[in-house]
Amino acid sequence: MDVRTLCLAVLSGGEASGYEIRKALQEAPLGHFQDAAYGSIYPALLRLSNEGLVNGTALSQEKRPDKKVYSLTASGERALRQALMVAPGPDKFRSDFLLILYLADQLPAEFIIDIIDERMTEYESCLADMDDCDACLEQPGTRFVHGFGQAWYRAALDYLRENRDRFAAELVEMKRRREIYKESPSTGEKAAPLTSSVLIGE
Amino acid sequence: MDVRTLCLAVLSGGEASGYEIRKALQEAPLGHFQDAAYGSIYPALLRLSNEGLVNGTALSQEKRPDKKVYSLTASGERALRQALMVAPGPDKFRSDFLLILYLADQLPAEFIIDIIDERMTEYESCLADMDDCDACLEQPGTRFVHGFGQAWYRAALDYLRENRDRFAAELVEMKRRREIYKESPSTGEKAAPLTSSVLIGE
DNA sequence: CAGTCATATATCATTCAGAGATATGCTTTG
DNA sequence: CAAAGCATATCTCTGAATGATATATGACTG
Repeated sequence: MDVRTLCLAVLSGGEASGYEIRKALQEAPLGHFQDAAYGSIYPALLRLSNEGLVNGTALSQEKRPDKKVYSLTASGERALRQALMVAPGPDKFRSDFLLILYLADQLPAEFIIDIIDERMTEYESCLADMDDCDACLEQPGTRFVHGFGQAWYRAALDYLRENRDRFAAELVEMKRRREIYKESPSTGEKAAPLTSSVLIGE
Repeated sequence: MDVRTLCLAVLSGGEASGYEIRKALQEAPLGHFQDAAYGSIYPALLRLSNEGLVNGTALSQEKRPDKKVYSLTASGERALRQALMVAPGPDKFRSDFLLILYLADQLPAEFIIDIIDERMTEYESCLADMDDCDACLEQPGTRFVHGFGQAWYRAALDYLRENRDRFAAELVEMKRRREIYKESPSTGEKAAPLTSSVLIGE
């Protein structure tokens, strides 16, 4: 979703400054499936303001830097609804973690186990945080999305827990076999790459 | 992961052209958690070639446009290992689908149900495709990642199946209550926004 | 008392995704 | 049989987005 629509979406929950919009898009629950950087938010708010979709008012604060608080206009609400009423494209999921695991046989087994354990800890604390999120349960929509996230993280954690040990054993076993293969130079050739042509079928 | 490393990762599975790298990053299994566009791949390959991390050889084909086939060099293999041997950052997940559901009470209930049903169908066919992927089971790494993806999609599908009807009922109920609220102008004021200040706590 | 963190806005370089230009052969459809 | 669309193949361009940086202030910490 483009940053302008994201700003409108956050503002539909109440007025906010650019800084607060960024925070809302980083923290739970929105932060789990959307994000935007300052470099996108501030220009987006300026443009939205010029187009009359939001109202911005400067607010001078004591003990804090001044801020510009934006709020949705009627036409902003319409624009938001219009942007949301389109069949959503596929979810985008990017994981360096899975890329590393995918190529695990080219890397030290200890490193692989380490990052799996680390990831399990992260999922655990993430699930713990989600249990505490009361605000997520107020409306049907937030409740549904919250439950979806919990099911999602829970499944990932369970999979890692249930398969970690077997995977580790397989990796060590594979390394061992490769060592043996190297030590018997009967073929006279360099060991064929074990990651043959799985990815690219010619 | 930056596009240059992605190219190296694909090439570690065998030589490939820019077009084939793009395909590998779109199709299963890599496509489920990584992606890159032509606009990034071709410049990346040029730079990798200049740096000596890959070798490119023009290959004129019969019955097809010419292609440039790239293969990893020894220093390219080293660079790949080095790039992968860093603790991976958090996964990035972006979902317009969940954003729409999150703001579901601002949208027509039928639309919401439609996109949920659509998404369930997509997950089903995706899971069916994954069952057929034999190449994914060859090495420990690919097998582990494949199983992870299956668990992930399975959990999402199950959640949608189990909660769809209740969510639909809640949305309709909420709409009904809001209608009643509108029809009794006893307060004399405009209905307070139902999405109060959940997102941004002042 | 220096250093770091949180609040707050804004800009800038780089990077990237998506779309399109270009060319060709194969397959499907009218 | 012809037209249309699809798969192969490379590459460029544009607009959008990220990540880093600049600037300013007060609060907290070692």
